[in-house]
Amino acid sequence: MQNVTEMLKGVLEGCVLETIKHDQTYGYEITQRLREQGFVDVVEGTVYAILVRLEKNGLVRSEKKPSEVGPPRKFYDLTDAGVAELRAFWEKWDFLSQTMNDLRRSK
Amino acid sequence: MQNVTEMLKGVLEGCVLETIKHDQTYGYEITQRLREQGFVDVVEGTVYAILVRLEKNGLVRSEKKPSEVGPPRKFYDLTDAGVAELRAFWEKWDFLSQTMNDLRRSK
DNA sequence: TTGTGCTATATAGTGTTACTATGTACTAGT
DNA sequence: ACTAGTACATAGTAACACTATATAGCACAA
Repeated sequence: MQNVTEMLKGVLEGCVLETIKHDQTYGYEITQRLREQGFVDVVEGTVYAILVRLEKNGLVRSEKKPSEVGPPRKFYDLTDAGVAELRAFWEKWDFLSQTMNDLRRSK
Repeated sequence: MQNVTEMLKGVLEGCVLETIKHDQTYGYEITQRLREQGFVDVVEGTVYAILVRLEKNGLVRSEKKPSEVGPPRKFYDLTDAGVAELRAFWEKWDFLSQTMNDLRRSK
């Protein structure tokens, strides 16, 4: 699928939150998972920037743990605010989905 | 529905194309229709900016016609490139929809 | 010991987009 | 004159994903 970049705005952040909700994980792995899911063009730099923003906004908290195969990993969890934000995110997504569907099928 | 602004990026342009595809129309009316559809916060300025961009990129063409209730209207039609772009837009949207759905349901 | 490859985090700078705010102008009714 | 509805236009802003680049740990091979 070519260039969906613009459509990802406001969406990718929610995807990262959803991925963290599944289980405690770290930036590099989040990137891999998103790529497996279908967001094949997502790169580390993009995800790290989102994680910094999420932590700054109090939606996630991090914890550094050593790794046996490379440098230490920063594992992330959702905060209560993060859980609420994720719920709000899916509400917005559902609204958008529904509205787009209506538009497409109208007359 | 509160602030879906970021999610509209890359989406609103497609909505404008779709609206024009339905029938030849002009900026002010496009804005009204989008608001009726559910995009209640969309304002004229946003739509005009998109129309300028679309025309500059050769996706629409315009034609000025007098109005009986105000200043002249600029009516828009899709070009062949615009039709192709709209089709590509819906393909991207379907891909995104599907991928988001998968992500949401994958443990 | 040098090099390559994979793992892992970080960030400065860029381009695209929707939004804000504001201005202009035509018509009709009071 | 004044107001309200219609109609177009654009300079400036904020938010976001992306590009490019840097650093660093580990393992294995040349």
